[in-house]
Amino acid sequence: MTETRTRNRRGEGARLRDEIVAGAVELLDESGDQSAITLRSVARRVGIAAPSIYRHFPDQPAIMLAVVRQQFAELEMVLRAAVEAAGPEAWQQLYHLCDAYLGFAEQHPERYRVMFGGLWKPTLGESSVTADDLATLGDATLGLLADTLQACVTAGQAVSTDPRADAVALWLGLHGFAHQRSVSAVFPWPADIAERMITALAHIRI
Amino acid sequence: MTETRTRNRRGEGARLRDEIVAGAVELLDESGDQSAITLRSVARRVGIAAPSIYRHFPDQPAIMLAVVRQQFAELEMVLRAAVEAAGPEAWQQLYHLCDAYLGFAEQHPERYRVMFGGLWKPTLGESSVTADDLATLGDATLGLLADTLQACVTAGQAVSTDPRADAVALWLGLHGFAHQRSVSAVFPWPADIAERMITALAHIRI
DNA sequence: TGTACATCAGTGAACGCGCGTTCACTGATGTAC
DNA sequence: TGTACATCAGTGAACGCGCGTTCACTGATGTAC
Repeated sequence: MTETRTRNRRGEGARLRDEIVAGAVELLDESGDQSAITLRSVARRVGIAAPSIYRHFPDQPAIMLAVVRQQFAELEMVLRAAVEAAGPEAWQQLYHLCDAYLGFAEQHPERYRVMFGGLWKPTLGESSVTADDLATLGDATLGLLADTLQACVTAGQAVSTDPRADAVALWLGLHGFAHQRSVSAVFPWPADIAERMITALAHIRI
Repeated sequence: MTETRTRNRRGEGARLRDEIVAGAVELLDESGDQSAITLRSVARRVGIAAPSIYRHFPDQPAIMLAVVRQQFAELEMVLRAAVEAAGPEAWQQLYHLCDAYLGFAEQHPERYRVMFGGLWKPTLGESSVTADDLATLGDATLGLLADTLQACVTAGQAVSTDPRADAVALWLGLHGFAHQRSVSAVFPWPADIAERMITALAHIRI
């Protein structure tokens, strides 16, 4: 990738932005470590001079934010596809959704850690990234889960006096599993751990 | 803390080791960011020259490992104390234990993130820290939880066909909540979220 | 009791490195006349 | 149709910084004789 690069034509300079984000994700996947995403390392990977990045991002944290945003969009797509690919019953959709969530985290542990690790919070005051940028990131995911669980309750396949709260509890459970697995490969997972957690937290009755 | 420091007497040089770890924890608490713990920043905080650290730690990751080890020991103490302070019923002990776990994470979010964030895995090959050093860190915590849940089952206060697996599921749920709260203050937690998760995952029947 | 000496705790200066960011610039390309 | 020019995409050199680590050292202190 350090090969010769032909510069973008006039008016298409914005393409480089996508290349920068893609390069950052590659570095993350390869190293498993968010600290591998530096402004200079990304520039090297993409094959441009370091200052060229400033045409597209105000500072280094802005690159991280773009990476995380892109990954949340990707996750949302994966989850929507999973719900649509599931059987007609609400409980089937819920299990499919949860499986897809856990699958994403298993396939991309580095990305999952960066998305949910809260790694770049403390720099808030000093960078172009604001608290608002971060606050809403996972909303779509949680919303999808809440809707699907609500459908299960409506269909009489799950019991809940407070589906919204149970959706949060279910997500937190999924997150605990997904996160711990993204961090430690050696943990002694029971084989049915995912189903065990989902059934309990969603109060499935089928 | 940058004041004058009287050097330790002969034979008591090992004291500095504790000061170094304590200084590192202070820096972590104040900054909320593990990257604030550098060899040089710790030396500055403790009031010694940077090279002095090498008498006590082979390299920088070794300081992090010492911090994490100390915090896991601290957590274990807190949890044991909670079980002992609880009422006589097994289910009371379980709720107390879980509350103490969540309380530790809430009071020390930065420490919790460093303990469980898996932040310094990738450096493994290059530092003095080995995989073995990391693998067993949380075992005592999980063991305590498993024993307490088993007691609930034995007492007929929880139902489980596989208490060991349910203990893992319960811990993962607690971890998901503890971790997410350590990362994001703005998340819309339902008020009873902890009890909701514990009751569901431990299959409490009282 | 006095003193030489080994040991121990900690230092000061220096190294090379990669980082984020700035600055003035270059050269291709589309557009207005 | 030809050409001057503004715009755009990207560069090269340089900056100051904090980092981890090395090296040879200093000076206090306990101990052996």
